[in-house]
Order: sequence, then structure tokens, then C-alpha cells
Amino acid sequence: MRTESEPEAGPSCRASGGSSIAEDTATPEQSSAGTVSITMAKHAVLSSGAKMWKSMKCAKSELRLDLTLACGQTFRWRETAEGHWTGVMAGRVWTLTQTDDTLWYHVYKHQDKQKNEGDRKRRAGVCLLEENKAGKRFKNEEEDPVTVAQTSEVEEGMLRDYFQLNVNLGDLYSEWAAADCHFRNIAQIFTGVRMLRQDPTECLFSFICTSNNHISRIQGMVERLCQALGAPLCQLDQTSYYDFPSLSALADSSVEACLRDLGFGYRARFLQQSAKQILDTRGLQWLEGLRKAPYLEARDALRTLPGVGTKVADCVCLMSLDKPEAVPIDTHVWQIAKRDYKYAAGSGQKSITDKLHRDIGDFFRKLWGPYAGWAQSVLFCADLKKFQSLKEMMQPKKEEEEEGEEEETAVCKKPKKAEHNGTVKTLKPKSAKMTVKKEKVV
DNA sequence: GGTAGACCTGGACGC
DNA sequence: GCGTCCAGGTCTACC
Repeated sequence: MRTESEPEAGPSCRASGGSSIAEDTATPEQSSAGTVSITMAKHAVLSSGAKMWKSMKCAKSELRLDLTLACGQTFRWRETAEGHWTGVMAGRVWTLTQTDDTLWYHVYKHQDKQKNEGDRKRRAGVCLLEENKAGKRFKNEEEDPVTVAQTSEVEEGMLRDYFQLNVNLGDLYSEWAAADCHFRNIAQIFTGVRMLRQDPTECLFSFICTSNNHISRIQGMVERLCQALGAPLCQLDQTSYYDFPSLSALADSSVEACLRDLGFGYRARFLQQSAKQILDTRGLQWLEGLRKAPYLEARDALRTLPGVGTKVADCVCLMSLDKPEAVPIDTHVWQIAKRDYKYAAGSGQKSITDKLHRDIGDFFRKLWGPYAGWAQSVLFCADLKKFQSLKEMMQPKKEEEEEGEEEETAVCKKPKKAEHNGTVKTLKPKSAKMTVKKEKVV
């Protein structure tokens, strides 16, 4: 997703697909009407008319787009208008928004021919960088010869799968809150935070970029990766959208130098080598196949890849491989464990060792049960600096509740405001009493 | 099983 | 405006 206003940063390896935008692109309404226009396609906005939108029932308590899409589990969604989130999922560009009990979605069209060509080249391992650089044209695809109803059914199915809407989040929140008073306080405000079921390839290679890195920089890197090696999908306003690169495209021997030029640093080698290792020794379907493997087996298999340690492997397991018990332990989760749960083991250590990772993971799995990774993501989300204004809202509520509540085990002292947005890491443990009333197994 | 240092880069922060 | 610090880790060598 590169905007026209972004500076050209790369010497030889900078895609510039947005520079020659098709002048014949039209708004979706105009296109469907068969008219030719020089108006650039725009991001959909619900207020401009519900006609171009489809909808499905989904309560905000089950899904909060703003929290779920911006809590750091995915790096490709942007708020393109107030409450409207645009991103790429399953090779399509979507804008999502929601009202109280309805999830609205719009899927943008792109030219089939162009998409097929991109797919063909990606399968062949062709780096699309030069082609993108030369300026591909983004057009609206023609209407598919399927009924609108069939299309809606497919798209709704894709959304249900992506957001894992078959999982009843309300029930899980109740169970976590019953087992954990700290969670209960956080959950008053941070409702609807759920794990996505992402494409394993996208998830793996995005998280290889996260090591020793800022969230803002990670987002930029993932976008440049797609821009350089992914197939173009469409352009909306000033933003070009690309599919995530295939394994073949990532494994090409030229990729490391290309990505180094794009500012990936030492991670460039990890990305190329991991892709190559998967293709050479495992095969295209291996990553998806790990969805059927037990958690520890999948995690250990991922850890054999260059640039994939315990934390990244856990992220991939949790966010794309159907392993809800995976609890990624990073420095912030360690701080949360110490600050909010008085987790003492390993407090004298300077870094997160494998043993500490295993022990903290077991601690949270014991506390929250088989969906511990989901619960952890709620706390992680609440700790993000960008959501501190939300967190502050819960303080008065909590104080009121504590005043009228004598139950000993439910007292969680007000946690110190934690700030981490990729740049602030000052987190000092503050005493907070945590008593687990019972071990809740979901 | 634990520690330390290197690894890229850019945003935040202090001056 | 400039210098410094450090980030959602991983890898390697060493103890």
C-alpha cells in the first residue's frame, strides 16, 4: 500500500506501481453502470450509500474491527475513513465497517486477466518488482458471471473464516473473567478482540520482519514487500493494493538483495532463506498442513526456519495455524506477567530464555485454558499506547466496582499505564494482587 | 540452561 | 537540527 505522496526510497529496488495509475478506473458504481470515467476508484464509505455494501449479523461484543485489526496481529489493514478498515485478504481488497449488530463489507473488483497474470508469474517465481516498477495499470474487473447471492455467500464465508466467527467470544470472555480478575477489568472496555485466521504464508513472513523492530516500521516493511513481490490488485484514491507474495516469489535468489535495498536489513536473508527452505525441503502445502499438527510439533517445525524463534513461531501458530493455546511471549507479555500477575519466576533474568517462554506460556494456559492465546491478545491490545485513551475510560468504572465489592479475590489494583507502541518500553512492575480463584478449563 | 553481543533501520526523545 | 537510544527477536559463541 504505497501512496503517491510517499518519497521514493529505493535505489534499484523500489516499486512504484502507483505512479501510472489507470486513468480509466472508475468508482464501483460507475463501473457497474458501464460508463467510462476518468474518476479514480475510491475507498467505499457506508454513508455514501448501502447499495454497494453487503452485510452480515455480527455484534460488536463478538468483533471490534478497530481493536482486532490494529492490535498488531496483522499489518495490512488501515483505517481509510472513520470506522472503515481497508486491507487485503484472500487476494481481494476489502473495506469493512460495522454498526452495533452488523458487519458491513465491500469487496473491490480487479481485472481477472491482470490477476491471473500475476498469479501465473508468482507461481513461476517471477519477481514482480520490475514489472510493478514499470507501472502496472489497475482496473476494475468485469462482473463475475455468478449471481450476487452466490458471491455474497462466498464472501461471507471468507469473512467468517478470517475472523473465526464460529468461536463464541462472549462465552470465552466470561470464562476468562471468572478465572482472572485482572482480565475481567480489562474486558469491560476491550470487548470483541479476537484472533484472526490469517494465511500462514503471510503470517509467517510478516512476523519474521518483527524481530527487533517497531510496529510502525514493520507495517512499512510488509507493505514494501507486497509492493515489490506481490501481484497488484487495485488502486483506491492514492493507494495501490497488492497481494502478499507467494513462496516462490520470496524464495528467488535475487530477493535478499532486493529486500536489503528496501530497508529490511538482516531480515532480508531470513525471508529468502526461509521461503527457499520450505520449497526445497517441505513443499508448497507444508505450512497449511501444519494446521492439522499438534501445537508443539507445529511450533518446533517452524523453529527450524531461519529467523524463526519461539516467539515468532508462537505468533504463526496462534494467528494462522489454529493453535489457540499458543501464547507468544515477548518483552511486553513478560512485563504484563510480572506487573499484573506478580509472576516472579525468571524476574532476575535479563532476557527471555526458552525455559522462561515455556514457563510463562504454561502459567497463562493454566490460568485461561485452551484459548489462552486469545486471552493474552486482549491484554496485549489493552497495553498498546494507541488504545490508552480507551483504557483510561475503564478506571472510574473499576473504582466504582471495587468500592462496592468486598470479594477478596477480585481485587486487582489499578495497573500502571503501560506504554508500548514500538518506541516506549518503560514499564515498571507495580504491585497488583492477583489471586486465581480456580483453574478454569474451557 | 543462561548470558552477551551483533544484527538493520528509523522514530522518539532530549538537548 | 543533531546525537542517542532502542524496538513485539534471532542467532551464535561461550560459560
